[in-house]
Amino acid sequence: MKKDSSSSPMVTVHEVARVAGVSAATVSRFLNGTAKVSEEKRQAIESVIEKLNYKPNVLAQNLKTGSSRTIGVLTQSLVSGYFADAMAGIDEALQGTGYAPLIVSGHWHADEEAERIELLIARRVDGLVILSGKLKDAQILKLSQRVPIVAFGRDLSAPRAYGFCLDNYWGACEAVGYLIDQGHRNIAFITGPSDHQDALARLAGYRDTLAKHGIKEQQQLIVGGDFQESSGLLAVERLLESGQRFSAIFCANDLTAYGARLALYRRGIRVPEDISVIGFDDLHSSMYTTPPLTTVRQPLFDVGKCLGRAIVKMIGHETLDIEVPQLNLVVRESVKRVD
Amino acid sequence: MKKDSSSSPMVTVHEVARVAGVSAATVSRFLNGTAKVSEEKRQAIESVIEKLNYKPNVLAQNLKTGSSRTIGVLTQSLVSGYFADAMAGIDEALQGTGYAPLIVSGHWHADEEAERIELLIARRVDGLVILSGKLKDAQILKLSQRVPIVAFGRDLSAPRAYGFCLDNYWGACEAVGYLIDQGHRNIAFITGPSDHQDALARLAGYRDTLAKHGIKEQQQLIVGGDFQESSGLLAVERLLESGQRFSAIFCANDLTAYGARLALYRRGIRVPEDISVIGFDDLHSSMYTTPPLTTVRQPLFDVGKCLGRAIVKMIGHETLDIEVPQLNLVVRESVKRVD
DNA sequence: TTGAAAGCGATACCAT
DNA sequence: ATGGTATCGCTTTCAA
Repeated sequence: MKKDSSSSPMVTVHEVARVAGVSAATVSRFLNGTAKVSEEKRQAIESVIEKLNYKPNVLAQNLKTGSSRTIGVLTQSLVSGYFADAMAGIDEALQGTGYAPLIVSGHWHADEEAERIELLIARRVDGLVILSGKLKDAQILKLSQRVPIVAFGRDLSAPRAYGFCLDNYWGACEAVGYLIDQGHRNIAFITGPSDHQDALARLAGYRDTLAKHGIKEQQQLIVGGDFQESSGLLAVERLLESGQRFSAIFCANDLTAYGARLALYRRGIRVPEDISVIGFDDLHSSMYTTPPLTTVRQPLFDVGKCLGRAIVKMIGHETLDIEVPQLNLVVRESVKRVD
Repeated sequence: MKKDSSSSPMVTVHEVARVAGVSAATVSRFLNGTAKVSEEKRQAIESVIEKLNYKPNVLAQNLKTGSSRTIGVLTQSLVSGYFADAMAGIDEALQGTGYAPLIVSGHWHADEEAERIELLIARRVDGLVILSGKLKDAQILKLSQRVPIVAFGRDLSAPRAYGFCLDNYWGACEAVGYLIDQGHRNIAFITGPSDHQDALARLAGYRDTLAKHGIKEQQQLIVGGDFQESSGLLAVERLLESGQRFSAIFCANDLTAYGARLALYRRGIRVPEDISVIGFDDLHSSMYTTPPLTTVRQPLFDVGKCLGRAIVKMIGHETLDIEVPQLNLVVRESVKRVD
């Protein structure tokens, strides 16, 4: 093995032990508080550690303990504000626990996710946090035999696999309910990907809320999107071309709303004077769109904190006392009351 | 030591060797291609590995080789679209190299940065990528004695520390030059933090370009900001209250431009009909603001790829053939020609 | 080409 | 309370 190429000559427990006149075991015990060490030796060890500037070799600890003190985090995108919030939450939860996050992205592709997870497991992560994705629950359950898992965007409750969702259905009901409260009757909906659980829940919320208020659903007012801005833009163009009347658009997420808003702008249609727009997610930037976007807030940072804390507890065999964060409607300026 | 708690009984090189009827050394050699292995044994080993589903223990490899095959990445924010792009680039560059990124955030705070870096070094990262931040070049140079470093946002060129900047001065000149081309003479500037290198360069570019075109700089048209949306909003309000005339605003970054745009919107001032706005960065969302933002693009993803490739080469003692990505003006719809 | 054996640096068991 | 020693799983001399 190559010696450390840096300047300091790599001091080990044995070296510390030798200089302090004790055994390596004692040094280790002192370091980990595994057993009592006499005051006398404690001081000796402490001062030698100080003098030699000793730092335990994490790699050796890892091998010996069989743990890397690392949490694998599987996200779906490194550049999405949505996931970024959750990762920040995880990061915060992990601070001071001795665990560091190892982040990989699956890009919404089951095969890639599986591959990245194998990589994470090969690196001996002590736990796994999975943010959404396309893996089957069954796969995750299976994976959880090899490593404890906490997931977001799926309901799981096995010994070593726990997962929760936010109530997207409820959120969509709130959004549409609010629109109806404001006097809207002809409400368009731009959907998310049809294979996306949350997108489906939002669609269902839209439909049910309409029905609940005795408003007949109009097939032409529901147009397909994919959670990206471009699809919102396209959708509005189609909506406009269809000649259907509508006074409000519920967008399956904020990104879609941005695109929709731009399409409206291009046609000289004012928001909210002519048409109201409501989104879902509450990305940071939604506070600064023109007009600021009324939307359903997903507390992703809190979700991340929850997940981070949960995986640490699961690893420590503590009981998970999860309090699932709640969605809530944030009213800004993109919806106008009509009569 | 606890044995692996999962189902599979943890197969080692020795196990493979025993079953294949060879020595552990040979198995290792085969795995790493360190030396020639006879065809016969190669096959035997291969099939045993397959049958036993053997996976090398990375932790043991790490200890033995003294390397964690990990790259530490110090960012300043986990939720910034700006840094996220760079991290995605790094991630892409690292794919297939066997290195995984360990990401930490310094939150623009020198002490925190230093602390996080110590953490990274304690975890025996093989290299470090530093994204901006407030550390002194001297500190980085010193750190580079312990671990090779590649940095963005500073000019460095030591054996084990390389860093580059994008030409923010040039970018600002482009932006202001464009505004002047479009007939603007009274151009306001909302600055970035005064202790931020890039912000200063952009200010200098603004000033020099004005001067170059014989336009007298008006002190009241330069107002302080901090790269956040809220500061753009505030700045515009101050600008408006000052009673100064101006037909365009150059914002030190896109976030600031978002805030500025909202302030204008609130006052019923149209963009670009009444006032033109230009930003800096070209965040993803700038394509979908209303109107889409004209701005100076920072190719952060490419920067990230550059950095990722560079650190890998530096670790492998290869020569770094960096081609620093270029800024460029992207013209959209937030600037109008005036006469 | 191949094998035996010596570590890498820390931890933990077993004595004392 | 403390020390000796085996061990974690792999890589890599050194000999053959």
